[in-house]
Amino acid sequence: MPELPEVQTVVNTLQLIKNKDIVFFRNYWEKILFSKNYNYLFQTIKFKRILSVKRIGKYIIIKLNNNYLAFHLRMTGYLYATKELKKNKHIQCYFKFSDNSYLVYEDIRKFGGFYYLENLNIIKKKLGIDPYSKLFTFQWLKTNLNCKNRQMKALLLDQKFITGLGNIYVDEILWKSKIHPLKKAKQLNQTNIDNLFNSIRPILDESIKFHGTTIINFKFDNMKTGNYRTKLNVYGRKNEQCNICETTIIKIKVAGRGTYICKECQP
DNA sequence: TGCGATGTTATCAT
DNA sequence: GATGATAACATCGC
Repeated sequence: MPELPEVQTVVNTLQLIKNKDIVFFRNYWEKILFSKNYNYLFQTIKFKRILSVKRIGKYIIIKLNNNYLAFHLRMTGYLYATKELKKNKHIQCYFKFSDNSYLVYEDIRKFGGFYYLENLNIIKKKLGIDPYSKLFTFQWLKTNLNCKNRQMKALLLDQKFITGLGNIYVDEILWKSKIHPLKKAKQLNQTNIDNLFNSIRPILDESIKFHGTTIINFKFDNMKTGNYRTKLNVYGRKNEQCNICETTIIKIKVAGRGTYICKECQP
């Protein structure tokens, strides 16, 4: 579920684990550790202190002294801090702190997990520009769209291009920009690019304000859910009316993903 | 009951 | 490089 606004929401609520000391790590599912260095993890995790919690792309970066935990929630990951460990069959691992509180990772589909790293090179290598980066400008967007002969939907989903967007926000952004998802990047005109640039951050901003979008599973901070769902204009609104022109919204398949569009607004 | 779909990404084939 | 299929897994709805 989690795209940039959801990950940012989780990061915001996890600030309270700063300065806590890890005393114990327990895992229930081997593949939870992407970096596959369990021995090193078990040997060194004890007495690591949490220095900061930040977001890079859709990764939650927890900085420890001399190390990083880089979590990715994939489809159904749920990372939260809690005072008591409640039994749940979807708990994949947890960290216990010296004050007897916990950082717990649940994941229904078990696609998510984390890296235990000495630096963030392998994470950064996977990712393109962040929409909130100072380098993300209209000119950057224009230059990098002009040279790409890819479908807009596939391009915006590509984390190596712009990082943080996923299926929900790409559909919302393309709708607001009045761009058809199958349109090729290099074929966009000035107005298209203008609209696109002026849609991306405002949509993400607004969603972060509402704590992200919960369709089914997204949760943060002890079972809270995101409220941006009520603000969605196309995603999940098949057979409903477009909020601008009242045309019926249809669902098609683009880049292998369910895609919602208004045929009238997105020629 | 069975099948397709679900917010993600890595990998492999073409 | 781009594109498409597949796999990782559990659940839900038609």
